[in-house]
Amino acid sequence: MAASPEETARELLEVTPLVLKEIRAEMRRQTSVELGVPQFRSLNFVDKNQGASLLDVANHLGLTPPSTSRLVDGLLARGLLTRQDHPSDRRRVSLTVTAKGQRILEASRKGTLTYLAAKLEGVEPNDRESIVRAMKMLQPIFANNGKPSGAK
Amino acid sequence: MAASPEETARELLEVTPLVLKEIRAEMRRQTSVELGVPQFRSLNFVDKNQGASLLDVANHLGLTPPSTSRLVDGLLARGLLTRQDHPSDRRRVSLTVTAKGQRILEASRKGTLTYLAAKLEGVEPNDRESIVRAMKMLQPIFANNGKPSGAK
DNA sequence: TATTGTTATACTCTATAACTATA
DNA sequence: TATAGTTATAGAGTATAACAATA
Repeated sequence: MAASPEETARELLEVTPLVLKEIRAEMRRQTSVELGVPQFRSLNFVDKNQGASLLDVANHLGLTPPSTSRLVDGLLARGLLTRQDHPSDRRRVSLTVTAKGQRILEASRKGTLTYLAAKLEGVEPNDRESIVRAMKMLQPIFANNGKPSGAK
Repeated sequence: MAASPEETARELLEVTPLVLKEIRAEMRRQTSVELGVPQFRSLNFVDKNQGASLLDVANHLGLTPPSTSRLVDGLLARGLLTRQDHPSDRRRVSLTVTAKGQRILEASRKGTLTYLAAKLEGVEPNDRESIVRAMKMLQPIFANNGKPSGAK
């Protein structure tokens, strides 16, 4: 069977907010951790890209530089990231995840995955595979190509 | 092939935020319309459930009553909703979408769907069908069961 | 001049706590 | 007492505009 782009779009518009709302709620429910989704994503990106610049993070998340600066401020204030001068270009900033940041990131990831996995346990394995395949198709389509979401 | 609950969870956690970010950005980009995602969802719900109470909306969106009250305030202030006394129970409130609200809702929906559909045009029809099926599996799992997302 | 980042400001989204009014 | 809703307050997330520092 086939589906039109419009029908597919309709489904995404209906279902995606439901899923993200659960993810967000579960992250905030982890009271010992308390990472919001964008905080989690920033931390995760810097963890995999040690020494990333602010604009690297902004581009990855699809946020404007000021928004990203604020986001990073919060993570710095909580001791989850450090911000150092970039060795060769003094305009730039070099971000790294602290040991505490890694602990928190891991705890948040594990808690959220456990919660989601529990909700998916009742789904047939084949159907789970379909979900995985669908996500893998969507990922490159919606991954950030460098422009902040409000770009002209 | 089969996928574990954990792997499925990992994919959802990675991809869902990307999709929702695009939806949100596109909605805000419609400068003549300017509905955020929760505003869109509220308006959409009341449109299909004329006379809904505040708690009906809150339960559907998975928000607390104060959050919903604020959200509705904004839509009232912009003339997209009306709030009247419920005929038989004077504690309750009866929400309806105005003509302007319906116009805005329709414009926002159409714009967002068109945008998403364009992004999905390059996907194989069969793959789109897979995405639709995945969304239909996820929907009941993540649909609101009446509790606000931060419930104890 | 162009790039990197921050500050100032403002708005939406969301929660908890405390309250009012009605049932 | 229980239910429906609002107000007060606070914090995260996001944007645009204006700016400073470096290249």
